[in-house]
Amino acid sequence: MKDKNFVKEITNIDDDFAKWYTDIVIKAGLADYTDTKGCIAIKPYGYEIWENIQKYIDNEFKKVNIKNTYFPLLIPENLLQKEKDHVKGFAPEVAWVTQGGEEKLEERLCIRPTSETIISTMYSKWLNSWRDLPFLYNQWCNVLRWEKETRPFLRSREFLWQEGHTIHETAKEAQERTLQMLDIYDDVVQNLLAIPTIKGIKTEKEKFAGADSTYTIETMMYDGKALQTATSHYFGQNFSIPFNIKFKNRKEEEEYAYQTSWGISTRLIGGIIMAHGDNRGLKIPPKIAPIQIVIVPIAMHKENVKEKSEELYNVLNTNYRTYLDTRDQYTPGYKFNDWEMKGVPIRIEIGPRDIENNECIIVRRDTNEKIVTKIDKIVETIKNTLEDIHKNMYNQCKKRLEEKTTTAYNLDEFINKMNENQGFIKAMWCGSEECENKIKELTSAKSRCLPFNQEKISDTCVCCGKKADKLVIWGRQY
RNA sequence: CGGAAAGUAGCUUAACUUGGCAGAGCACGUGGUUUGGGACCAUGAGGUUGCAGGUUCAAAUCCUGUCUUUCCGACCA
Repeated sequence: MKDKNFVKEITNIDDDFAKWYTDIVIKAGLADYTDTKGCIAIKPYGYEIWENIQKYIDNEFKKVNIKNTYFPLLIPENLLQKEKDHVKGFAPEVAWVTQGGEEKLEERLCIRPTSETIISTMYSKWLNSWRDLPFLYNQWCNVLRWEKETRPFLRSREFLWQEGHTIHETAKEAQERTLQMLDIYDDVVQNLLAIPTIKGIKTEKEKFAGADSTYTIETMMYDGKALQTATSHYFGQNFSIPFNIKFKNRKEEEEYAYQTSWGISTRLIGGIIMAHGDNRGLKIPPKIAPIQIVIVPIAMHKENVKEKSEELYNVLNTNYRTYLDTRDQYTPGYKFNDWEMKGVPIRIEIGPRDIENNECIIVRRDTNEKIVTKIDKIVETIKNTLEDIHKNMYNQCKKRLEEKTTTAYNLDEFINKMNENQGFIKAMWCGSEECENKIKELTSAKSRCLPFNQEKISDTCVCCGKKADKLVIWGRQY
């Protein structure tokens, strides 16, 4: 009897995590495959999650003076060529427009994989004096990267994101901004998505193409693999020199501006699925859930069930995103399973028995716990329960992160632990790219970051045994 | 881009080996009975078997090509 029916619809999470993931995306109604290879259609239920994330972040940006802008989808080829590392990094996955109507173009146009180049060009046009600085601009848009292998939300060719681009008078100011934006992302991931994070800086090998330094928010998914949820880059003058973004400084000299960029994408939705989901389906963190509370009336035609559930709906919907499921063609049992798969944090059951006692039943998606509640106490109970669900979801992930993070002191130990635990490994690193490459070859794990929270767990590199003073978090990644 | 597998109704699939009217379950429409963990009865609709070509009297079935999806690697957010 148990779970038989779930298995029928969703692959077991421990049998085949990848299949489970795509099952959830489709069956929970987040997105669907389209006739355009590698590109998904995001359905209302999925898009609403994105909108809720967007609303929150956009508001956070505005608090720190970021303005929204919009730049072209198409970028002339010569702009892309200006920063060497950048073009090298992105060239393999850029799509080109070569023809307009019947006419072949003299210069190819690239469909933006990211907008540093076109934005830098405009910045160079707009900047004259130190008095103009800083430029603190963001855009919400789509980008295209010609991925070979694609997965909904995690790696689609076209995806939605925001990309912030700032230029500053001094290196210090730009660096501070890079970290300030990273902190905003950290807050979003922890306090909105209920996923614990590791903040850190990428190694030279892993940093963004063209960046001076790349900072990252790393998270761990159900299967122990890493997902980079956000990045923030400090460019120094790497783009401002080739793109000629210069200004007259306070000493009346020409100086190139100091630049940053930072972004999060719809990949976060993939992160939510993989960080929180279980065999019943999706679990959406309360703060971004399109539906926070679903009310399922039982035996709707009886007595005054319909009226009472409508009353309840009206009370709750003023403060929470609430849905009253009056669908007549489904039994309550069907609806319970349906909403659990869709990950709604709280379900309220209300039927004749409850109404008689002036009660209803609150069911938590995270624990499946049923709480009998007096109807006049409902608002307070809901408030506390939603807060508790967020905390509990966060703690569940935190527990996993801690359990699946181990330490290694030599290469054999590293390999064994990576194969056994499928999680993160904390280990000292000498700083050489050869060691990163070797570890990757042997374990397919990469350096996630040098965490801000550095500890000295030994004096020697886990790979080569030479002197090492950097702690690195390693893991396999999405 | 390398390795593997799969495409038949919205979904899961049968028929393919050995060529001969493409069948079922779920989902869906309609009418009714139901409703506290995936209800039931009746009835109805739904197919260019991924696409293109070839072999054949005849192709879902055999052959060739192609596209797509999934999985494992490499690459990336």
